[in-house]
Amino acid sequence: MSTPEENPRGRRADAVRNRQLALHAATQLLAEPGGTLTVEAIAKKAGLGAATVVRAFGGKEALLDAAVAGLLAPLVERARQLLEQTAPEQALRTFLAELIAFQSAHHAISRQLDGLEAPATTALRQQLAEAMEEMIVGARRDGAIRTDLDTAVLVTLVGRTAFAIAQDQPASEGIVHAYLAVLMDGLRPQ
Amino acid sequence: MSTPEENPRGRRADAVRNRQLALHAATQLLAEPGGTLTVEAIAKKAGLGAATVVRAFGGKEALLDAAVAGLLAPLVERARQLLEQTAPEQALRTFLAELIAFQSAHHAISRQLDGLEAPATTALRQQLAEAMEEMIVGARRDGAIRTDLDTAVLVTLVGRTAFAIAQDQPASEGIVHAYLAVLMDGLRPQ
DNA sequence: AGCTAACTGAAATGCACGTTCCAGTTGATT
DNA sequence: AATCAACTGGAACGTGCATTTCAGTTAGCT
Repeated sequence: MSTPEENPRGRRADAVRNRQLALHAATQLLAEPGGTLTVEAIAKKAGLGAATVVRAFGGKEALLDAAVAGLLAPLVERARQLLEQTAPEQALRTFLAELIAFQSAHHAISRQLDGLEAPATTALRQQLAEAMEEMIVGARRDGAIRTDLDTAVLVTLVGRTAFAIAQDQPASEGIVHAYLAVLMDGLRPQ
Repeated sequence: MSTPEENPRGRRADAVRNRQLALHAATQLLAEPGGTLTVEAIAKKAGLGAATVVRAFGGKEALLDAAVAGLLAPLVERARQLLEQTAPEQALRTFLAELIAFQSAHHAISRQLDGLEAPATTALRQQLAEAMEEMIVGARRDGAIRTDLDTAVLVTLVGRTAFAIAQDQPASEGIVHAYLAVLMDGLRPQ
């Protein structure tokens, strides 16, 4: 449906189907808190042999990269949508809440992305950072955000702390609300 | 010098010495960014065999627990000192800056503490949380902190975000300064 | 000094993985 | 229907790790 290299040419139909089964299984496991993200677990969930799962992507890393990228892409889309439809400050607040909810639901992601060679994921994270930077720049233009702190630093700050809040399992409404309140108030011109 | 169970009785002198060598080596490795925290690496650094290192503590987990606890204890001490000597709000701000510097210097700790059964460390983290709660409660009493958010939630919020900022490697002065500015301003009554 | 239980560390063991092999199966093409 | 390259998955393999074994060493006691 969306990934571009789904059927690179001359691939047999069963191979394509199995590739998607593996991807789907990996994606599901990313959402499970105690999920064992081993190749074997993924294969079992997909109803395939471990070898097939590995081969479909050329390695475990590539599979996880694809799975995470599949999850991240809609998030980037959403950020851009908010940028178009909403005032920057409100967009930032809304997006942060959704970002935390997302990370909280897929908290296995962070652990996996630690030392991973993941081109697709890295690119998407870059895009996410850029969207957040746009929000911050826009909000600052509206006078909603303090000007005594560097934009790039603020992007890092917001990204990292939002991530940290999502580590709370499950991210309770209380902590998310408190975070957004403290952060947004702290970001305002004093 | 400080750990209570250094020489539990009837232990041979070389065993006691080796135990401390292992602990010291593990502590050093905790501060190295790319440090391989394997038993073998610790043993090599200590100039011992791997078996000796493991046996001295009854397992790798216990060794890491002891090493991390040794690092955390002075931090708890410092928090209490600040509570006695400084006004709560200032104590909180100072302590957070030091906490971030500490975590940044020993960022291997977090990774190790993930799924670790670590009684000593857990107890110290609890004490750290209690000290921070005292700071927050005190600052609130002084009218320096908003009252519309639950104290326990604020402790979690502050702890998690401080931790997140320390993940920046190396934690630049810029981000630490921005974090403290945004956080402390956000915490103030609006 | 001599004795012995405590201690040591190189090597063996066990375990959890990801990856690769290969004999068998299956989709596609004629 | 026949052919065969693509594909499959159970089993073998390689790696990186913590832990245990055991023959040798040493601290501490007499």
